[in-house]
Amino acid sequence: MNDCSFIAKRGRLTYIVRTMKAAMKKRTAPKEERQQQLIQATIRSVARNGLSDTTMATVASEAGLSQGIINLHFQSKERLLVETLSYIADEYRTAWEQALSSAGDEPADKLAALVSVDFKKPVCHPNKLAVWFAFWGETKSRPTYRRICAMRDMAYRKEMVQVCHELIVQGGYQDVDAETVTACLSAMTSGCWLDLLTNPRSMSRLQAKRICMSYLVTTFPRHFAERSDK
Amino acid sequence: MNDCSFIAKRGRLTYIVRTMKAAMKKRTAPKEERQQQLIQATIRSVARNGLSDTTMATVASEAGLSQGIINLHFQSKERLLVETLSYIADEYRTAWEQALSSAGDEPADKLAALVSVDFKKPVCHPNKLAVWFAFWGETKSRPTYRRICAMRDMAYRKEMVQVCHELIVQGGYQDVDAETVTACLSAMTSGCWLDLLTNPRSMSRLQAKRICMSYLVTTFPRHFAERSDK
Amino acid sequence: MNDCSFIAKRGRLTYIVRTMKAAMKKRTAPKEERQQQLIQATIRSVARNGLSDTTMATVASEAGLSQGIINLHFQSKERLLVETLSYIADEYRTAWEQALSSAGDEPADKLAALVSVDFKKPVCHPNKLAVWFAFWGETKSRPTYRRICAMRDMAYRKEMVQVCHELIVQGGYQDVDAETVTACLSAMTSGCWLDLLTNPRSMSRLQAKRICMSYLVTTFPRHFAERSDK
Amino acid sequence: MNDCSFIAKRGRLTYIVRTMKAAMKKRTAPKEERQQQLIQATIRSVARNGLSDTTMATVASEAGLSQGIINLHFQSKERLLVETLSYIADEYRTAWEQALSSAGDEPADKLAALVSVDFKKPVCHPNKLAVWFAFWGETKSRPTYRRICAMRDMAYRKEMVQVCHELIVQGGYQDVDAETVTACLSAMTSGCWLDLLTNPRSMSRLQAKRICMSYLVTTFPRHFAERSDK
DNA sequence: AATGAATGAGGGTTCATTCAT
DNA sequence: CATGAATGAACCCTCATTCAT
Repeated sequence: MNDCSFIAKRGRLTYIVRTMKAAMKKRTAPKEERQQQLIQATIRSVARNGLSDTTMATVASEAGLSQGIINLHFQSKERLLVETLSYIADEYRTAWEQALSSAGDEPADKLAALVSVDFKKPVCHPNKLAVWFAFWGETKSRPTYRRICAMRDMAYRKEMVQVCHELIVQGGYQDVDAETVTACLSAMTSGCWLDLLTNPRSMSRLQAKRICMSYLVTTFPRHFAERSDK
Repeated sequence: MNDCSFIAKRGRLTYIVRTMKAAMKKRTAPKEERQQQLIQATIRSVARNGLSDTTMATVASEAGLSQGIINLHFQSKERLLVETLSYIADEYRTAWEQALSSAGDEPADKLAALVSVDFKKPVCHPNKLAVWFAFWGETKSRPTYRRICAMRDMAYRKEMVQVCHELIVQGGYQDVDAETVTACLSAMTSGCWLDLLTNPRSMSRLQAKRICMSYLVTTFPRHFAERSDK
Repeated sequence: MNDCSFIAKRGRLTYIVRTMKAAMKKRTAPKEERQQQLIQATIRSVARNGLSDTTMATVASEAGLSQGIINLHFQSKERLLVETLSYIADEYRTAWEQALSSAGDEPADKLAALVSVDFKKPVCHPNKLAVWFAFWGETKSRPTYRRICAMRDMAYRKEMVQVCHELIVQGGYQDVDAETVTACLSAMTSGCWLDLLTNPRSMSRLQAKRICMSYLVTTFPRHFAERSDK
Repeated sequence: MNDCSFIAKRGRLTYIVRTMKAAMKKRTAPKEERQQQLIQATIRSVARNGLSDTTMATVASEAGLSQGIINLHFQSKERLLVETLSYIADEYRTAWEQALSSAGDEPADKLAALVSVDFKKPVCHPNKLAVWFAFWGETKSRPTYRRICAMRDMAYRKEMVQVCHELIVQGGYQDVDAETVTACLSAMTSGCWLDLLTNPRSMSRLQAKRICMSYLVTTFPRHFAERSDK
């Protein structure tokens, strides 16, 4: 009986100790966790300082870790940056794939979902936008960056063309071209992102979405006319 | 006495020599010309190497001049960059102002001219796009850059809103909103620029313009329907 | 009660497992053996990478062990290096002492044995030469290294002077000075080592020995004339 | 008259000013001069701190110049080191070539000159020896160093073989082999250098030379017997 | 006893800026 | 005006050492 109480107490103690340790910041962490932590710190640093003022030191300090840690986990600064870009590209892809799969079967709903996800939080966080543009800015001189960006783009567009095509067939929009709509829409998206980045005062995520939706309204009037919501 | 005459002669000689040297290099407004030369070199360097790999050395060598020259004319690297950004912003503004003034009085023509100029050479040269994105990439952490970009944008949009408004009134497009169209159109422009930058293979200036024009066709059908040209 | 027996069993099991693991790696004197292992790894690493590119990591990996192991056994890198130098100095001494003791009583034989051992495998292995020269190279700035080297030298020379003296007396080489011969001979030895190190292609251990023996032939003709062998 | 005194004063002043400037260490110097200065500083630093503790900082401070100067003139530390090794190799070669050319035509004199120069100041300065051994110590892992050392060696030996051959022919030393003598002699030289490096207390340049000369006495008795001098 | 993640001082190198020429 | 040698702060990276496990 007292054994039980002891165990109970012991369990409680263990719990407390574990909590304390966690609070003291684990000195050692699973490899992948540390890498994630550093990628997140990189995103914050790029957003805060810009890519050209992001140094090993700013990232490490943003992560609350020591100088050498990045080379320990990523070998070089360049690899950290590539990994960071890859991370947000993956995140982006995952986001619209999920949005798509939970949008139902109606092509119009799918299209709306695709546009929607571009202006929702995880993907459209100011920091993420800053990172995208930071890398786009170096794209011309860094084939590696370009490749990653291009891949993200291609997958996204391919899907959107598909969805547009379905919608065109279904809705009988004979004189609308799926490729063109996709080009317009994805250009508008990144254009709006630029606005969100440079004029955060006069542009909000909601407004940005409305702008893109307005395009859908004019293009597919019978499917988007009344829905100004969401 | 003869001493004096000698000195006079000597001063004269020095002057002549100096003048000849100057003539061999340039003739007028040396100061501003040099600055222009350096700004052009900066544009090329940013396009070639990226902003973070653009150093005083890369710019100087791109200009075929010596190390210290930039500090001599711009005091600091930061100022050179700001001047460069200002330069392409001014160039951009001048370009659409000219386009507008030679477009005639028809609002539709003016709008077409505005879109057109965004995808014509001086403004839409690959190097210029690279520079724009390079600076946009640093925008979040550099208020100065943001301010310059924002001003360029505002003037352009103000004008476009005006033109759209005229067109709406003239064409009786009651359910079209000038602000929204402007937002769509200018977002599409920068979005297409991004494509030109990152996928130069699969996107051309001509295509980009067509994409934007397609938007005008759907939005103002009675004014842009038949003109797929130019 | 059964709890206790379980714990006992468990303790026993742990012990067995641990013992088995130990047995799979080593059996006795773990401490000294580990140190030896690390010293051997150091020798290989210095030979392969040079002293200035020998790091705790190269040594540990050469030993097939983990990072922290060296500090565990040697406290510091400096101590590892000193122990390594001491080790090859000891090995050297042991080698010629053994050679001497198995050479018989004839001074000429002893002298030949001393020369011989300098060019035989354990002592004259390429790796060992590399290590000697690596440390000699740092000798001027590291009194500790110098001291160890000097001691090795002194003992060796003292013995050789002794042997030479015997030979001079025995052979009646009145105009030969034991000290000088020793100086010549030991200089030639290290000089030949240098050649073995830097021109391994054009110099072999056998040649090196012949060169040194040729000196003995000219110096002590009546004792070394006919023996070109071994 | 007062003019004269003025001129005198002025001359004096000029002199003082020039001296002061020189004392303030010329900010700018001919390229080759700076490189020489840095090579000399490297030699001192390697001698003082050893090769593995010679850093850009120790060299720069030894030269009384700033951190960045070495990369300005040598691009990298590695190149500075190679250049330094090349320098002392060249110096060595020049030294014995000069010694040879001022030694007259007698082979014995030439041989004596060759041995002599190895133990005279510019070449046999403690710092130079330290540098030689520092590089020899890294020879096994650095092909570049090895190549430079090997070339120095080859030229020297080739010459010595030649001289020995002349002497053998001239003196009728039929049973002496030029190659062997050269091998012995040059081994003894570097062996003595090692002694000078590690036991500066018990070995002097003069003694070292005597040791080598003693070898010549035994090998070429009819030419070197009486000359213990120089 | 052994591991290997983490640290942080210090290494080589770059580069904006200064300044004598 | 223009040059380019020189500076030195700050960068990225390495590595001896520590320490929780």
